[in-house]
Order: sequence, then structure tokens, then C-alpha cells
Amino acid sequence: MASERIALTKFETEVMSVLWRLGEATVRELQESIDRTDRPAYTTVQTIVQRLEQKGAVRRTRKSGSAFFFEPAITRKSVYRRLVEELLDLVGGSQPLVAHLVETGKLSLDDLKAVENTAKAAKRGRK
Amino acid sequence: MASERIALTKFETEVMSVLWRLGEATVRELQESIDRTDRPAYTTVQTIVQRLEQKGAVRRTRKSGSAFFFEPAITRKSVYRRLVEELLDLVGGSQPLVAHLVETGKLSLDDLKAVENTAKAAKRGRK
DNA sequence: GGCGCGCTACTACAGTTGTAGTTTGTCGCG
DNA sequence: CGCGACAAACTACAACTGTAGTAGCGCGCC
Repeated sequence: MASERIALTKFETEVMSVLWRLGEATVRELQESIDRTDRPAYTTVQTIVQRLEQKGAVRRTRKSGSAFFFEPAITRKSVYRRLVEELLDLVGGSQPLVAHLVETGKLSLDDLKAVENTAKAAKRGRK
Repeated sequence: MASERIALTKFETEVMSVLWRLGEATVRELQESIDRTDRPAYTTVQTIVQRLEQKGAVRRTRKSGSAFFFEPAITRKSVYRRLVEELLDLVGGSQPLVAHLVETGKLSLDDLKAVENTAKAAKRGRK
């Protein structure tokens, strides 16, 4: 299966995010797509991509000119799941987490309703 | 105010969790309360507490015998908020996050209902 | 009052992470 | 076919993290 237990650092995760968005990209494309005020140097991104490759999180696809293209080798979902699980362990479950979101105003009651309806619809769809 | 922008590592956060639970504790108490198979050595916890103190996340209260007692100097909430925000940035908002929870079965529709009702009640309470 | 135990304070150290420079190689253009 | 530009590969390095040992002091018991 694709998604092993690979631990990613913050920055590695950021790069993966970009790559998931682009689907396939060269190091330069990745570097240019990083949305930050202090954009890291080209070689910095290159290093990260290399580490990601070693970890098995990305793989080379084809070569265009002298540059390699990379694509994700693990799914976005598997990484999210890991992060979410960590957070859930800390806050003590998903109900407290959602409660926290509502309390801090990150999630409105309307949002809640929306998710609920979507979920219900999906459920019906599956049946 | 109490809760500055303090970055905590994973292990530091774990220790803080215990301290929030206990309210006030010595290093030994913290070490003994860490719930793990490979419990870290006493001095390891000590180091972490020292770093937490330097960062201003905990403070010494009183001394009993030769041991110091520590208490949190930042709120659980402020730390959670930070973590949650990071995750939200990544997954792209709280609605997707909750959707993910529902999808992966971490949160049932009933849970959703429960949170909703609690939130509504709180809202009425505040009015 | 002396001694031992426990605690603090200091030191250590390897692995990880973010950050980037330098060297070497090669593709494509003229 | 040679050169210039850009990419890959290698090297570097300081800060941060997890992990713990050691030295030395002081409290409390006998």
C-alpha cells in the first residue's frame, strides 16, 4: 500500500502540500509555489525533496531537460490522519476538538449544520 | 497576559498536559505520571521542565524539602489554539477538518448533535 | 551533628531540521 | 561543437530535541 508510517517535519509537510496540489512538479516549481514571505532558497527545497525521496514520500517520474519531476508517493489523507490523530490524543477526542472549534469561533453552528447535512447525504448515497 | 507565543515541542507538550492535569507538581510527580511504556528517565523530565521554565511555560511555586513545585504559566487553551490553527492552515479550514473526522469515523453524527446542543445551550447561557 | 538520599544544576551528546553554499554534470542554443 | 545556464549531488553547519549521566548541596532522620 502507498501510505506507510512516515513521519514528516513541518516544512516537509508544507512541501508535500504543494506537491499534492500540483500533482507533479520539479524542484524549481515547488520552490516557486511556496507561498511565504521568506521563501527558502532553491537548494533548500532541493534538500527537502531529497529527504522526502529517501523517506519514500515522493518519487521521481520523468526527466525534462536536466530537471527531474517528482510526484507524491503517499496520500494527503494518510498524512492528515496522522496529524489529526496526534491532536485528538492530546485534546482527548474529537468531540472536545469540535467543541473547541466552536468555542473559539472557528466553526459556526451553521458550519456544523452544513457538515451534518453533507454527511447525511453521503450516508444515504452509500446505502 | 499569561499566554504568549511560545512554541512547544512534542514532548514538552506532553509534559504540559500532565501538569495541566495535576495543577501543580514536582519533577518526580510529573515523571511518574507520564503514561508510556518507555518512561523517560527522571533527569530527562527534569531537563524538559527546565526548558519549559526558560520558555516561560511553567513557573516554580514553592519548595517542599529540597524539591520544587511547578505550575503552568500558560493556559492549555492557548496551546491548543496554536496547534489547531496549524492543522487548520494545512487542511484548509475547520469545516474540512470536521468533515474529515466524520469521514474517518472519528466523529459520529450523534457526536455532532451533542456538540451542537452544548453550543446552543452555552449561547443561550451567555445571552 | 553527621550521614545518606534525593533533588538541583551542570554537562554531554547524537540525531533531526532548516538553511544554504560549492562542485560537477549536462542540455540546448548558436 | 563549444559554451553558458541551470540542475543534481554533495557538503556544511548551527539550532533544536530527546535523552541521560554526574557532581555537589542540603534536608531530614537517627
